[in-house]
Amino acid sequence: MILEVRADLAPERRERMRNLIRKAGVARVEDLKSDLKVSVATVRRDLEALEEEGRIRRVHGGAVSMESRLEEEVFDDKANLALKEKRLIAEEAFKLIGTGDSIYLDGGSTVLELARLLAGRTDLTVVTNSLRAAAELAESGPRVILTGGELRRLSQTMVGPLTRVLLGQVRLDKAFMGTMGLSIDDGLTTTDPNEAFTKSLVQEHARQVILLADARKAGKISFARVSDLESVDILISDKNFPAKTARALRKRGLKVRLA
Amino acid sequence: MILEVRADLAPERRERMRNLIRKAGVARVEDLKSDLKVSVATVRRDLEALEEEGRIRRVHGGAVSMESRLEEEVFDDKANLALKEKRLIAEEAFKLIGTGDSIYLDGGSTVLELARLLAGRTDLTVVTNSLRAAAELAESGPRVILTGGELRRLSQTMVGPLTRVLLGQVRLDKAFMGTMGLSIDDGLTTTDPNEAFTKSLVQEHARQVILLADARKAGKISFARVSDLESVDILISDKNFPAKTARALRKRGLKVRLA
DNA sequence: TTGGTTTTGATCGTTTTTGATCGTTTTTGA
DNA sequence: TCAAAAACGATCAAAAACGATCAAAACCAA
Repeated sequence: MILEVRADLAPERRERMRNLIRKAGVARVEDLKSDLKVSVATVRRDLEALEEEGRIRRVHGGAVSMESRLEEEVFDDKANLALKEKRLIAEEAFKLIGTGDSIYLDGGSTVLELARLLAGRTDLTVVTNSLRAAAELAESGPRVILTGGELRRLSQTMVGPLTRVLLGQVRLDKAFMGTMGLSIDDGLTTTDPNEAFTKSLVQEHARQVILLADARKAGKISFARVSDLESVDILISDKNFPAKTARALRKRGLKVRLA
Repeated sequence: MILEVRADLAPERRERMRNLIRKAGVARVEDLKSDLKVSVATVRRDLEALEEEGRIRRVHGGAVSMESRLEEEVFDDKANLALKEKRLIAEEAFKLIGTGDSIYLDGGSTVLELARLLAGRTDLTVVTNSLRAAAELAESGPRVILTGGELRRLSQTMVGPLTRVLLGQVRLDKAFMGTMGLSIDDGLTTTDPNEAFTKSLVQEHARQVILLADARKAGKISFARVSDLESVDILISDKNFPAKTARALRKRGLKVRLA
């Protein structure tokens, strides 16, 4: 029997296996076999060990991770709806960030795309109320400060009056905000009053407020009012944004950029 | 037998070995052999010595560093082997929770097991600084309030002075705490000073402090001091907990339960 | 130098890990 | 519902790693 030179230590290999399963959520035995370059027998033994540790759960054909990830974007249609536009908007927003900036990341899928771009920026301080954004930066990257507050399940954000106290303690150079609705007459609106309260609080604190909103948000009005349009400094949207609305916004002093 | 001129003294070689393992995180015996130009027997003897010093942990085929990953459970499968005990401890702790209680969940894998049991309890309010506990309860279950603060990557918890403000605003019936070390003389200790600060703050605020610690933690002393043993009301551990230590704790007024 | 101690490397029987085989169980799809 | 296919677990043999032991080499003090 010819055994190959062992490439790595058993704990090291299990760690890699663990990460593979955690990142993908699930993994098949055959995939792990070829990824880790070991036999199925070894994969099974490792899976057994990881299950014993409670990190995964074995299922026929492979294993699923027990280490819950905050983000389940895969099944989230809303996030994928205008993904391309959101990426472009995020990239445009990224350009505004300077070295050493202290920035705020709001909840919402567009801002989440921006968070993904920040994984390598160790020079920044990121304040956020979004668990998903935090999860995105949890491995490495900028200094992350979470606002605290009550967890709102739908948006996976921390909201409410408890947030206020912490926000008073930090400096925010730039706040990158999302929104549900953007209307000339009604300003920024969102679904939940607590969420709205937190957003408005942030906008008061930040030196510069940058709104990331794809074109579909234009003209929409949601339930809870966040703020006037005047409290926004820069709006970043995509090419589909209605020109008429853009003009009206510029007239009110907002800078509008269409990525 | 021909031995080469010894290139370096034994302590110097061990120092180099230590650094090699620390830098890579892991190292194979064969690699160390060729790197240090000594026989495998010597490598093994050195590894044995370094393990005795607690700097590394030997595994089949090589060794894993214990230094940069400071005894935390990142690479440490041995610590997580106690999953069964942790589950039992968590179940015991679960019994202490009354209807409508407002409880605090600390970081750490044992407390995380408790969090998993709370998914159905919509009557509770859970305050936590642990992102993993929050993720566990993110789908459904109790009202969740996060403390906020700076994200500590290794433990995935929010720590530091910013936490203080929010803790002052909530009532905590019971705080379920984890720990790295539990010693009669040195009390509760953990690796990170910020983490220790947050823990002690919580313990001051909570009406009742319940410590969840598997037997492994008994007698261990870590870097940063959290509090005296006296600030703990109830300790829940497993059957392997040293009887002598349990007696000493009871003498000091703690209730000790072994699941 | 010399004699004694410590350190090192080689040898060898034992243990651990790994991969292949094979009968059994589970899943899939007609 | 039944049969083929896939996945599984148990078992065994090969290979690598291990620990104990012993002798040679290096070291050290007189």
